[in-house]
Amino acid sequence: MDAPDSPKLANFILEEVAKDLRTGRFNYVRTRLPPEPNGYLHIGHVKAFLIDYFTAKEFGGELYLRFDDTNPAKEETEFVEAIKEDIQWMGIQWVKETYASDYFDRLYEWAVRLVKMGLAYVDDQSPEEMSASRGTLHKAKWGEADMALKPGIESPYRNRSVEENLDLLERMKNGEFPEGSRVLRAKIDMSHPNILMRDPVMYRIIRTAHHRTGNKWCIYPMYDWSHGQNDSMEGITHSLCSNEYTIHRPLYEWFLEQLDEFRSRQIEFSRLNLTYAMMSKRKVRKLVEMGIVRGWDDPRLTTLRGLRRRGVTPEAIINFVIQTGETKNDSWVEMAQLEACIRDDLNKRAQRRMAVLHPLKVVIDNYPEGQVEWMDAINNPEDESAGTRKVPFSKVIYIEQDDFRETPPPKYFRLYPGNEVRLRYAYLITCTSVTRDPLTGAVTEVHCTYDPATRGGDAPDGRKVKSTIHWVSAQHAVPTEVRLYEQLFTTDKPDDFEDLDSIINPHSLEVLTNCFVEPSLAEAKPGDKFQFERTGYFCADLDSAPGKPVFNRTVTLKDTWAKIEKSTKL
RNA sequence: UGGGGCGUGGUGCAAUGGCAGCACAUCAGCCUUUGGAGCUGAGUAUCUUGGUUCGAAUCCAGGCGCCCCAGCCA
Repeated sequence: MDAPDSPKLANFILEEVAKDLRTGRFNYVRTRLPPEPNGYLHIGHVKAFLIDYFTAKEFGGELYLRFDDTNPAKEETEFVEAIKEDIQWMGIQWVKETYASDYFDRLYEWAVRLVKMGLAYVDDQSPEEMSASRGTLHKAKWGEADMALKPGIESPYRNRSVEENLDLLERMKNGEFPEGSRVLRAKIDMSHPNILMRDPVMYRIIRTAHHRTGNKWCIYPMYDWSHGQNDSMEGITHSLCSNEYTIHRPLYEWFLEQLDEFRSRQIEFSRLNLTYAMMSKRKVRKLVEMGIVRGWDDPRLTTLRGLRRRGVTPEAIINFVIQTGETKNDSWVEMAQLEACIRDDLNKRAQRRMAVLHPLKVVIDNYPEGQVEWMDAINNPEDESAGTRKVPFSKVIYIEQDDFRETPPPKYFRLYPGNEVRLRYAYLITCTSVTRDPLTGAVTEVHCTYDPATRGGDAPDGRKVKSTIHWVSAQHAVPTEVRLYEQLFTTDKPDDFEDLDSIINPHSLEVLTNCFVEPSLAEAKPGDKFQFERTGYFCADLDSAPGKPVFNRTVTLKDTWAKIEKSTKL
């Protein structure tokens, strides 16, 4: 697999890392990519991963993949494999795969050191008691003492002897106490203005089998007691994370300072917010469980698997991430920007084909019965090396219903009675009459005549036609199913809503079962990407079978006519 | 309001004391055997007030707004 090239990027993280190298704080660069194996990756994670990857790469450094598996109640091996597969698909390469659980023994030793230093203690308070004694964030309410904030209250167990703490911690580890009965806490400052410094929990008792360490452990480290220590143990120089961890940095640094261990540096950046995308793992899970989408790889989802199935390439995603840049600003990137990157990428790589999604039968009255001509068609005007192919033409063809109007609206250039259009790569045809359903009066067939002198689409007399439309020969047409997607949500910020039913776009999936595509598409394999001329980019779905392809619409082409029609109607 | 973070066109990102620029989006035009692609142009921005300076998006001071934190989640 090709690794994405380091693009020419510049951002504040790179500047900080360069500075660290210049000042000698570090003499190499190592970053880590820290997924928690409790769900599938989405495009927001990818942004974070790409930052880790490119930052290391920019300085000739290395990237570790470290699974943050500190909570056995939530994590599973299944997700480990899925995450690795997704990261590999993106082309992100790591030099070493590790797990937070690899360091449980050493981390425990470090905890014992802290206890011996008098900097950690076992607390017997209940979760409720601890919560109540943590103090408050805001100024005390009216009527109460006029103090800046309510400090926390020290635990009655805070001043146990080192010996007692050591004994209790050992017994917590050995499983002598029930889940939730005790924790190990760092002894810092219960009146610290940063609430994370008010004696944070380091270990809690969880009696659940871990996906890697089984039943060996009865205590598991909290994020704050695991992540930074693991960074240090691995010699990670730069621990890049999202802004919400900024407030954790003092604690991150406190632990390493007290332990006098290698000091990794945490740098925060803002995470990606994408309009019309659901980024919350919990809510995506809900969509799957409620059956609103067909699974974690539903093409309407911005999970990596969803995007992949939809037909989006890693390159498009990478370009998108680079385009949107890195800052600490809270920001909302428009979905249109992602779509633009997808079009830009697919325009260069996708071969063109003709496909009729909403078929209308056209009979070319003066074309010889039974005759078939194989027309030359260009595979990709953006890429000469893609070559050409032959497309069969015959007396009866299908065109798009939208490409015919009995009474044309203003500025409509396509087929209508008396008008001449070009059939792409074939002939100029003129509409002469229509056949109707005797009951409904609906047009069932359009009759045309063709000009035999215009084979290939050029008129010898130089006359111009304003429109070129696509078509498929009826006798050669391959029937297919096509799935059209729109935004899954009716709101641009779906994460703000808890009642998912109320924000689902009922038209987010439209299944077309009566489509016809040219014969070269019959054997399309899952993942094959095409541009259906004038319609959009499409990708053969996993559900495709030989001779029976199914296509997902990745993204539409820009539709200028739709815009004109809309504006003239208004 | 205790602590922390962040404020540049509609959106995202640049400009690191010296002509506020790029991409997406929007609008207009050119071109076109995809009403695709491409090309050209237009409109719209430095949160605010004051200060320093020949000169401020940038430095200083005050104000305003938005976001994050009171899990034995990560």
